[in-house]
Amino acid sequence: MVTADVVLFTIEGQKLAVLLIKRKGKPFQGMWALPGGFIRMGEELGHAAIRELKEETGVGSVYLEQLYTFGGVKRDPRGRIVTIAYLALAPRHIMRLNASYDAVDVDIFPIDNLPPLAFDHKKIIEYALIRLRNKIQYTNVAWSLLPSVFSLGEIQKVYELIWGKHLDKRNFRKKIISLGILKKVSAVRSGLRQRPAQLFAFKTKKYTELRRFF
Amino acid sequence: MVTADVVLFTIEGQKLAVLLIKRKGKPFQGMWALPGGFIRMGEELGHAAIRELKEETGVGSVYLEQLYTFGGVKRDPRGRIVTIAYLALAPRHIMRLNASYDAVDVDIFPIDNLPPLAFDHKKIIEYALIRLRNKIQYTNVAWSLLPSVFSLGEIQKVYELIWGKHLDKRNFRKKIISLGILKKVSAVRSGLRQRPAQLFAFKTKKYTELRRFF
DNA sequence: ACAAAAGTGTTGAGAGTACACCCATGC
DNA sequence: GCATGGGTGTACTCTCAACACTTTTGT
Repeated sequence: MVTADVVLFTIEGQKLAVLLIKRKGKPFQGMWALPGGFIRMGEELGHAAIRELKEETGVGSVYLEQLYTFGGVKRDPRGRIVTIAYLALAPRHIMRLNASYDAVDVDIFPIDNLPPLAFDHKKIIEYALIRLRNKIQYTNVAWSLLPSVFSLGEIQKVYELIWGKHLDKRNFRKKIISLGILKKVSAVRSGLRQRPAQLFAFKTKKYTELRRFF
Repeated sequence: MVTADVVLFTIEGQKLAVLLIKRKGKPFQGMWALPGGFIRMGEELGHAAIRELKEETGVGSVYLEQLYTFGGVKRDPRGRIVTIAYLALAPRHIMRLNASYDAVDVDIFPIDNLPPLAFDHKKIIEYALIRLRNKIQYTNVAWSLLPSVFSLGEIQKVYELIWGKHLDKRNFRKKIISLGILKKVSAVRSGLRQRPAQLFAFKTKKYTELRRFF
């Protein structure tokens, strides 16, 4: 028996947050858990992950990568169930939360304030967070958490939330610009009672790895 | 149906090499493949990998890490079989090759001269190689390929074989020593017709990650 | 005028890279 | 004496980290 579970990170309310569902079925009925389910016959592994996400969020194209396979003999009281965990990233505004047939509720929780979780899902989320913190050092995946245009302040905030620490503004800007993966767009963000910010977009949203990123 | 397959790298004949078995059973009978097999009920995933390795090499304690889970619908002609691939490392001299009940032969092949392989095992080996090349940059796993004492020339050779390129001797020595993970042993390697080499051992063989290694 | 985020350069320290010669031994 | 790998230091470049003030807007 093989399942796919997905750790979908997003940014909400100035926090790094994760999507959870409240389980309708047993075991752990009524408890919060990662979205996931059995892989169907003839279904590609990654497709099962996307299918589960789409049921809960309406979103079908997000950044997705295989994280790790958890197969501890005792992780599921029903018996030996192996789960292939996926890491997903999406900007908050494209999601429409909607409890599907296997959930009574869906919500997004900041990672520093998670409810009690079913199975070994807490461990899976911790593992995903480590992967994310490393991955944004040498790839451009953090773009998956941002809208298509954004200010330098906003992208810096994403890094700060993921690493949980403050970064120097001048050094951050120097580095992110020297990478050559951003382009200015002609618009600025104004209307706030502060100096308008130059907006940027990524030259490409294709996944790229870079030698020593941050 | 879930299997575990193992990519065991070692150094043999001044080459980076991988352990393969010649399959006794169908499908791909008589073809070379990675050692592996079905995970038993109630068996931990990593244990299945070690069990398979032990059958073929007699070696039970080697460096082992989960690599990736391959589940392409068409990867096995018998039907949907998901395999959890493992990366293993061991020094050549501790292995005693011995074809077990599911193999008619066992051998070690240099990675630049592999025979045709069953299933998607070529892809799995390529994936493992990428992981290994990255991993030795920021961890001490390369120690798993060396005997317990070795000269600086020998450890440099391991890095060169894995990366497939020559490294500067002085810079390599400076760095590896500055990491502070090696200790001199009192012995030297002599008896060759050349200047005797100071031998070293690792202070610890415990897996450790280091910020920017090489 | 004030609050709030945007924007901008320099300096010092440490790491990385390139590079060439002598040493100890066995045959 | 020669072949073989062992052993050693310096100079340059580049990257990283620390650090503070002015600008533009809305209220």
